[in-house]
Amino acid sequence: MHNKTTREQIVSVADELFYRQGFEHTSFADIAEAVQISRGNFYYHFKTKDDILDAVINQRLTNTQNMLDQWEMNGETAADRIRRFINILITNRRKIKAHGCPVGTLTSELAKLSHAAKGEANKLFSLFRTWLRHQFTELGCKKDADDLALHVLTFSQGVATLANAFHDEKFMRREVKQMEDWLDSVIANKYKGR
Amino acid sequence: MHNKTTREQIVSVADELFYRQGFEHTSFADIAEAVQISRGNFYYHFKTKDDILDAVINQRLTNTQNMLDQWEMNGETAADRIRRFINILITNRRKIKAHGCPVGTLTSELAKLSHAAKGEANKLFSLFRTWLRHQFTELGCKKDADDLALHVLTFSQGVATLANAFHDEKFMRREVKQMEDWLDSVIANKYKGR
DNA sequence: GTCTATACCTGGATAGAC
DNA sequence: GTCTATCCAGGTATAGAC
Repeated sequence: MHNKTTREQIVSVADELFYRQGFEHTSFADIAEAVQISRGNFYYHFKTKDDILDAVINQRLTNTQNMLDQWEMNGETAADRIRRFINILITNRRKIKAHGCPVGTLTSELAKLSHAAKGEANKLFSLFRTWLRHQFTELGCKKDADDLALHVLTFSQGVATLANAFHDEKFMRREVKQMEDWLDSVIANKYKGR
Repeated sequence: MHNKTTREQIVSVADELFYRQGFEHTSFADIAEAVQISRGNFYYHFKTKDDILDAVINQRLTNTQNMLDQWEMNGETAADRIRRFINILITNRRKIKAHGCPVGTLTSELAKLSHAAKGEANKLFSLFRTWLRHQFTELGCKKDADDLALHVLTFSQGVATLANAFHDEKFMRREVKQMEDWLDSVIANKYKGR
């Protein structure tokens, strides 16, 4: 059961390396070494490097959707689920300090490369945006649910970028705490006709 | 007076291209074409590509410092100066939508490349951080001036990243407005023993 | 499906003429 | 200070044997 196909291994390793080193900076040689296959063998599984990128993005989309679906079924309140999202920053703090946010850094890089797959990568953002909007709607913030969703994403992107620059865990915890307080105030205010 | 030396032209063009295309993705050929010189001519002015990067970062450090010094002398209040910083997002909205924040995207890229110049690029962040801390101290928020400075940077990085992903100007204006309101509340609260 | 060998190109860097 | 010519490493991609 734990035996992945070669193709799956390539995608999984490429996913990790693209995150840690960036897409352009990761060569076939890097991936081949990590998967322990020869360079030539790639082209049986993928025609081009861009095809690998597409596969990586699709895998991330699937995994993210699954995670969000999972959270949806956990019997928590919408507020708890949003808190859970905010706390990804704490859960993944080591990776984020080392490599930033996987979504934000990928879309930024693809934007600079004017890469065709930028739109696909953006769907990762949209996935979170839609899910968060849904949570805020459920919370009763119907009218500006999308604005609030974007606000949460803004916050998490900002924290990830600065955490990566300064490697400061205290900063991360402080900001997350503030964001939780903000969320509480949003919930409190909705009863006063937000 | 408007005649720049070749070296200055190289740095200035490289600065722009590194911002728009990323450091790694920008080749000597790109710069040479823009400056209208031959590739070989580079090496009279710079020994390596990394040397160009250093020069670009130093130029940005100088320009940024000059800008902040300028703001400092304009006879405004500290609150006005912080507002001015926040509003860079509006002033530079077109570039930010197209290419993100020049500081954030450069440090992210250099982090992924494990590039030696990452520390230098981080100084750009530190410049803003120190300056903002100074403004908040002047405002009377002595104790947590640095936290507040980082909070403002976090906000601006988050907005820049999402603006680049979604190309949404309304979103930018909304977030900037919120940040200004937040700043007002910080100023109001400091009298109640912050 | 996986390998080796290799073609081809781009990009950074050097040498030397002018 | 600027040019042309050239070298070399590394990266993507292909061909074809096993």
